[in-house]
Amino acid sequence: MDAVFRALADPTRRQLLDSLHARTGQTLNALCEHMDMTRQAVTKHLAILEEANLVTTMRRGREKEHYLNPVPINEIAERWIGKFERHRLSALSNLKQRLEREEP
Amino acid sequence: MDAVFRALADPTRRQLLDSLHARTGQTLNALCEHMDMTRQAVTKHLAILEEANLVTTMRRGREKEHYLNPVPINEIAERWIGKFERHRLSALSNLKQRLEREEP
DNA sequence: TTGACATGCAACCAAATGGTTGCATATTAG
DNA sequence: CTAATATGCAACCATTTGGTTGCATGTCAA
Repeated sequence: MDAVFRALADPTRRQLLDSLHARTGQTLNALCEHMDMTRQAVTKHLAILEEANLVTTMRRGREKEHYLNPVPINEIAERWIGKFERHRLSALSNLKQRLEREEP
Repeated sequence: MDAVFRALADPTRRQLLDSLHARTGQTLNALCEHMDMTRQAVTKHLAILEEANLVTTMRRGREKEHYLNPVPINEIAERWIGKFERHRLSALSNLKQRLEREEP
């Protein structure tokens, strides 16, 4: 889970996920075309996304295809974000009470 | 939005959010007691959480109270994670089709 | 077979990050 | 008032991060 959060922290990597979201199965060179950096830099970002299991790859001959795996994002949504979401309404009412107590 | 993702990337900061989730309005010293680092380090983390608008503060005398703000997390869930969530089922079926095509 | 193409690996570098220590300031309690 | 308490500010440091360049390897096409 930590790897997923860290992977999502970088805008370049989120852009790569977006690109794969638009069209999954893209090759490394295809992904590089939208990016303003060297192929090697993109490779490093993809490695981090793979490490976090957000991207899976498949070698086809001399090309490497990249597929988006949305499962870790979904897990974060359910196990982590959901907790704060469930807390949201009560937090708002607590805030209201606090403000009323603070400024009489 | 980038600030939120970057703020969530660090496990210490997520722990601070957890702590505030359990009990919002904690003072700086109270938050420090659960952490295994100096007060100044915690202050820096809290500043990043404030920057991302995940934590709001209120000065009460010589103390500073920290309140959890779940709104940015909710926005990420809705605007960003939701996109991939909506894509999940179709992605799975695409994967299935691909595997069937790959391994005849 | 050979050259072009797609990717991999490694060394290197600047900047950001996460932490520390030391001291300053402000508020409250006695 | 004064001392203890709560926080703020700044300099400094090691490590990580995000990027580069250079070269190596593997695969396809002519």
